[in-house]
Parts: sequence; C-alpha cells; structure tokens
Amino acid sequence: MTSGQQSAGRGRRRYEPDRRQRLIAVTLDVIAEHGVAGTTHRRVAAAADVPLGSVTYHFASLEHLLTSAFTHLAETAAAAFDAQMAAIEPGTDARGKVVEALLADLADNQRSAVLAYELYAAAARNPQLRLITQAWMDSTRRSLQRHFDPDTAETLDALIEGLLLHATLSTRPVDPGKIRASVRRLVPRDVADDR
Amino acid sequence: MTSGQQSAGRGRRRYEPDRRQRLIAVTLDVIAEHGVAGTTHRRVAAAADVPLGSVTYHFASLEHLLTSAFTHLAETAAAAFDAQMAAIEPGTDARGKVVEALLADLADNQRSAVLAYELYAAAARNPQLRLITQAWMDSTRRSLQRHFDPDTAETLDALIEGLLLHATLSTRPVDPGKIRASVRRLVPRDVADDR
DNA sequence: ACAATGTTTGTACGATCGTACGCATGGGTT
DNA sequence: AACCCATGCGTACGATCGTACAAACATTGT
Repeated sequence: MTSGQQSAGRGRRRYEPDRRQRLIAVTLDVIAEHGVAGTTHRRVAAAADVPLGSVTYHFASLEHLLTSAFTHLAETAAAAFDAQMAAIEPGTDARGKVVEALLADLADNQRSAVLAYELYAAAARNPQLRLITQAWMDSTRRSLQRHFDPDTAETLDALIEGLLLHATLSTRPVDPGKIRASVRRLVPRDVADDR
Repeated sequence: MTSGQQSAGRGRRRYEPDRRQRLIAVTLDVIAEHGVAGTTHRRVAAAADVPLGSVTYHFASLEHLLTSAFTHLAETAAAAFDAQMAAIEPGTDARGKVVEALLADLADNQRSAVLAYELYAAAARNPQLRLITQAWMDSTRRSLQRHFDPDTAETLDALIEGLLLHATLSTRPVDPGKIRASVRRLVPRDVADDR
C-alpha cells in the first residue's frame, strides 16, 4: 500500500536544478505520442519519472504546460532552420539546400511534423498559440530571405509547408525528385544573395 | 431530483430517423469549437440536444464517433472541391478559379480549416485516419487534374495547402494579390484541358 | 551554523470522463 | 391487431482527470 507513484526513483528525493526544462522536453514527447488530447499532468509526470506534484508545481495549469512546450518547440525549430539557412555558403545552390533540409525533416520519424500539426490545430483555436505560430512563420520567412527575395521567400515557404504536409500524411513513399522539381519550378533561377 | 440531462426536449421522446447523421454534423461543430481534445460524448449530446445514451448507442466508442465525423468531413469537402473544379468551363482561366475557391475557403469562418488541421494532427498518429486524409488528397489531386497535368496538379495542390495553412494561422490580413501571384508563378501558362 | 527560500513529494477531493446496462416506446412487418 | 426489435432514454460505476495543499527536504546566503 505504499502507492507507487513513480517507478525508478524509489521514493528517493532528487535534486534537479533544471527539471522544469526537462519537463518541457518530455511534454513534447508525450504530445507527439498521444496528441494534445492525450496529454495530461500524470502522463507527463510518468514519462519524466517525477511525481505528479512536481509537474503541477512548475506549471500552474495544463494550458500553461502546453503553451510552454509549444513555445519551446517553435523557438527550437525556428533556430534550427535558420542555422541551416545561415550555413549555406554564398554562391552555392540555395534551392538544393532547402530541398535537402526538407527531406531531412521527413527522414526524421515525423516527430517534428506531428508536433507541428498538433500546434497548428491548437493555434487555430487559441489566440495565444497563434502568436507562437505567427512568430515561427515570420522567422522561417526571414531565414529564407537570407537567400531569396521577399516574395520568393513567402511563396517558397508556403510550398515547402504544403509539400511537407502532404508527404507526412501520405502513406506512399516520397519521391525526392518530384520535390526537387517542384521547388525548381517555383524558383527557376537561383537568386543570388541579393539580400 | 429529476436530473436535467437535456434542456429543450423536456424528457419527451422524439422520433428522429436520421439522428445518427445529425450527430455526425454536430460532432464536427464540437470539434471545431473545442478540438478533438475537448470532444466528449456528453458535449456532443448536449450540442445535439439528445441524451447521452443516444450518442453511445449510435457510436459504440468515442473513436468511432470521431472517425465517422472525420470521414464525413473529408468526403464532403472533397466532393465540394470537385464540384467547384468541374464547374469551370473549358477555355476559362482555371488558375483564377482555383484562387477564387481558395479565397472563398478563407472567407469562411475558418471552420473548415480548423477541422482539417484537427484531422491532420489526428491522422499523423492514427493509421485509420491516415487513410481518410490519403483519399482526400487523392481526390483533390484528381479534381485539379481536370484542368492541369498531373505534375502541375500535384505541385499546385501542395502550394494551395501551404498558402491556406499560412493564411489561416496568420493574424495579418491576407493579400489576395499575393496569392494570385504565387499561383500564377507556379503555373505560368494556363494549361488547357489537355487531360 | 542556521534561518530563509524555493523544490520535492505524497495525498486528497470534487468533477468529468467512457462505457455498460435495463427499461420504455413506437414504427414497421406480418 | 399483435408482435418485434431498432431506437430512445435514464442511470450507474469505476477510472481518470485538474487542481489544491501540507509537510519534508536541499540549497543558498549570511
């Protein structure tokens, strides 16, 4: 009757200075696996191997937890994409690198895509989350503007989003050649670093 | 202590041959407002003004209810889009009509977009729902192939999806001119009904 | 060393959930 | 008319949820 709340910890008290940050990361794992609908304080606590009270201490409400997790997701993803774009050396084919980045995203276990769509669905109904997606989209566009003019960046951004979405939701294997052709079609000549 | 389960019905037994179909429609309303996470038997029952038992009778499980609703959504949307594409008379500018359809979708209260993203998020984790989105995407592509060659249809489909997504999640007003320009850019010459 | 302060942890409570089930009822079939 | 069974309806049960809270503890500053 000792009520096993966590498993590994054996009831031992643990000191963990940045547990809060780890809880955010674990929350994203839980969302990816169970969706926002299946994300609860208790499931996050179990996945992080901490007591329930620890989650409710760091995040006053469930909405606060979800918002924090999604914010972290957007900031991390935006920073990663910008780093990829920044790493493209002037003079090389930016279009090709963009396609490579897109395909690499797909090669992942779709975790990032699943998380993004959970965020999109939630943001479509929650103004606060809308701010997060807005900032993410703006950041992505700015990253693309490192190599493309503003109009091209905006359209290319939309095309990439659509290609990624369809690829993620398709059960058929993705043809990298078609993706490359689509991007080349939208951006005929490689625009130099005129920006 | 009469336990008010529904409000309007006043406990009166009602005869309603296609209540099942109505429940599906109401379920989509509930999903649009509260998300999959907030969709419960009881909320659907309340929104449809029927007793809880009626919902569980027509749909054995909550998953069954959600699947039925999403299937209806996909089929309805696919049929509506195909009807729009079929209505385009040969010789007219198909690109412009596609843009018009897209903008009309946006003019709606975003209900359809919200529902679609809820479906996408759920489908990214549920193989059965994936079949629904797959069929929807295939249908959309076939509709576009009424006026564009297969490769163009596929790319255009992705671009439309991305434009719609970004427009839905943006807090800034949408510029129809930019959308038109994006589509024209991807489909330079209007391809005749060569298909 | 010791108080102060922020974390950690276990537990409790009321609300809500999915689901099951038994009885009532009335339209369709014979 | 008599029956039947699909449908309508109310209620109950165990599980799980979000949240609150008080006591135990570790670290930090003095």
